[in-house]
Amino acid sequence: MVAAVPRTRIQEKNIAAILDAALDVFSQAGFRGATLDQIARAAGLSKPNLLYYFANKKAIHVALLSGLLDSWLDPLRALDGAGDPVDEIVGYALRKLDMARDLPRESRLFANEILQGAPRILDMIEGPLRTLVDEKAALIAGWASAGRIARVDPHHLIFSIWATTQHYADFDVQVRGILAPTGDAHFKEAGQFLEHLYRRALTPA
Amino acid sequence: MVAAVPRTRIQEKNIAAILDAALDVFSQAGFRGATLDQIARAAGLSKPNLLYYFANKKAIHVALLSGLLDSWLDPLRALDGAGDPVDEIVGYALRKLDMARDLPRESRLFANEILQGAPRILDMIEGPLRTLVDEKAALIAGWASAGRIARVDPHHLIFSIWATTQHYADFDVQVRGILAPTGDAHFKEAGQFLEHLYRRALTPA
DNA sequence: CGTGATCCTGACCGTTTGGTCAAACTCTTT
DNA sequence: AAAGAGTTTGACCAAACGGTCAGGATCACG
Repeated sequence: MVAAVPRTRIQEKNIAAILDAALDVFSQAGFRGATLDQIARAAGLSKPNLLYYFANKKAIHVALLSGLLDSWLDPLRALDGAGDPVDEIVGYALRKLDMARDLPRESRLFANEILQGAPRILDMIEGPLRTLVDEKAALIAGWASAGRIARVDPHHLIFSIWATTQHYADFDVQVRGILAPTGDAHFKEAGQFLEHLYRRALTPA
Repeated sequence: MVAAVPRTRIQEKNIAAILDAALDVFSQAGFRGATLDQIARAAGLSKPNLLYYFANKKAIHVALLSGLLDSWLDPLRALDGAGDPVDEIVGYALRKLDMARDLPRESRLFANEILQGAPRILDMIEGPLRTLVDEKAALIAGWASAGRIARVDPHHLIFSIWATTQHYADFDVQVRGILAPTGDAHFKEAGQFLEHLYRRALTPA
């Protein structure tokens, strides 16, 4: 009933199973396309039992989204003023690419949510996300005015990194339909391309 | 009943209204999230009347997708061996960005479809789309071996152009949540950034 | 003007879906 | 072992949904 903070072993186990199952189903079908029966079956529970742990479908979705946004932004938080600016940004892109490879469900969950107009996380976008992005954009802008990287719009640089990396998770079907790769082989090529792209574009003239 | 090729003025008008309404609804809610009532209301028709023109929900979706894929790929088809290679590719990216600005519904319709695993256009992806992409990738590869652009993986270059441009349509809500732009102002900045990005990355060393 | 083709509608139907509920089962604690 | 908290289930419900159908309205055309 509470579902926020598990209090018993059974709750802990079942809530984890539900969230994992829901991540599967929501990321494949979107919120509207997912059904409670699907999630319950994937979690190995009956539908009423699932609704014993979460008040309703929306609550599961919200729990997933808010729990995930944090970890999703970790690589951006790690962008630091310490190292070489170009290496920092290239490294960020490559870390995001690793996430697209290793956590495609999470990427697709967010993509679905944003596509539908982000009804459940718009406040997070306009709040914490925007704050973090503005902060890192200022860092990048500083590098640019110091001549340590090329003069580029920091916000659009960040957008382009998000777009190019998440593309490999969100549009996986298309990428595979065109490249017909075996397994994850194409992620290595993608990494080399992105390294070239951002290193070349950012290295000061 | 036929719906493929309109034969009367009324058919022409109503089918156009249905497809336009369906583009609205499908692009906002995805296939599963869209309802026939929504589409019918948006088209100014009753549901049975809508189903007089299209056999079922799927038929509307398919009609939209197959009718759109062609025009969607026009900019890529226009990529030609004639002009300066860097200008050609930069121009392609900017044309795609214009499309993201002017035809966001179409972009989101495809994004939704691909996200759900492209159940209705997978054959088109693995067929005509793949053929076209391979053809243009070969053209770009030729430029690279001739030293007219930097050595980059052509397929991943194309993917990155798709990703960076369609991002502004598909993730519009997020972009606006962070930039809080007035109208389309940010598309100009995005164009300048992308021009820099691809020109720098592709100009031979 | 009449007639056949086309167009449109209200009423209806079966299924799916999110969600409820009372009752039963199980686990922990004393 | 008793009791109470915590867990699970089958049966059920109302709403939403995709789709059907018989009949009526309207249009194009000889």
